[in-house]
Amino acid sequence: MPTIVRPEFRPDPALSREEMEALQREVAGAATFTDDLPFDPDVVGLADAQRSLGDRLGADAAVDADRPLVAGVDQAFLDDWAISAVVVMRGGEVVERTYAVSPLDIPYIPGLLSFREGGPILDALATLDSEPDLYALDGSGRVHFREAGIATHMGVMLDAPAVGVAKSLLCGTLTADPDGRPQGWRASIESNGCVTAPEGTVIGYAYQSRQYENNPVINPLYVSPGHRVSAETTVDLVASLCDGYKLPEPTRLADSYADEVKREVQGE
DNA sequence: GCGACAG
DNA sequence: ATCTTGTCGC
Repeated sequence: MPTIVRPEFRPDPALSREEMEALQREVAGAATFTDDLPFDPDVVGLADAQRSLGDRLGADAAVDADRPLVAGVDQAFLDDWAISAVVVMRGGEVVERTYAVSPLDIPYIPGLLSFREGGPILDALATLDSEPDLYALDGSGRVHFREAGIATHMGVMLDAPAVGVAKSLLCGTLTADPDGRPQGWRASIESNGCVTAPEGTVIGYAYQSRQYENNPVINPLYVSPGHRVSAETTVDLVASLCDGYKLPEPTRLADSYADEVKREVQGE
């Protein structure tokens, strides 16, 4: 099971809004937005069996075992309960998946998402056997008013590399219009007046992970560093984790697993 | 005061 | 996030 290296940052719903924001500033202060990965970011993608023959021939057979364990985390909600699912993958294969059902204490407040969902996520991670090398969280990381989105908060608590994958933009300025871009397109997101980072700092990327030739138009993903990873590597990692769908595989599978568990919980 | 706001 | 069927197309 993953070790909580910084338990003092555990989201406490009893804190006042001001105290939550103060804690986020501490979390941001402990975060690292540069590459500090204990693995090769170029080998997180698909398993050998799913790659082209050319790629396989050029690959070192030992590479497979060295691949990082990537954990995708996502949640489904039912009344005041959160169903947090975690799917751990190595290459293109699922290694483990778990979930937890936890009570929700505070409502959703933009900027304070990790205080609503962080505890439930930690509950699910506590049921894990493996120790992921990288976490993909649903939501923002550095693209946050105080540079402490849920990916940063969780990453810092675990002191593990973490990336945030959001479906809409919380704050920051897009350096290009994202509408109708082709698959693979990316553009940086810079900090502006509502983000604590110096104006103009690249705090994330808009990334078009999926696009059809014509309509319907698919919106891009908004990815940002959570902890121990740069904005550039964050997009590269997300790009190699996407496999024909809009979301990274670990996230997509965690998403459907959470829904599956939710249906079971409903029927009881 | 006004606007904007992950899931 | 959630409430929700079928349907058009790669």
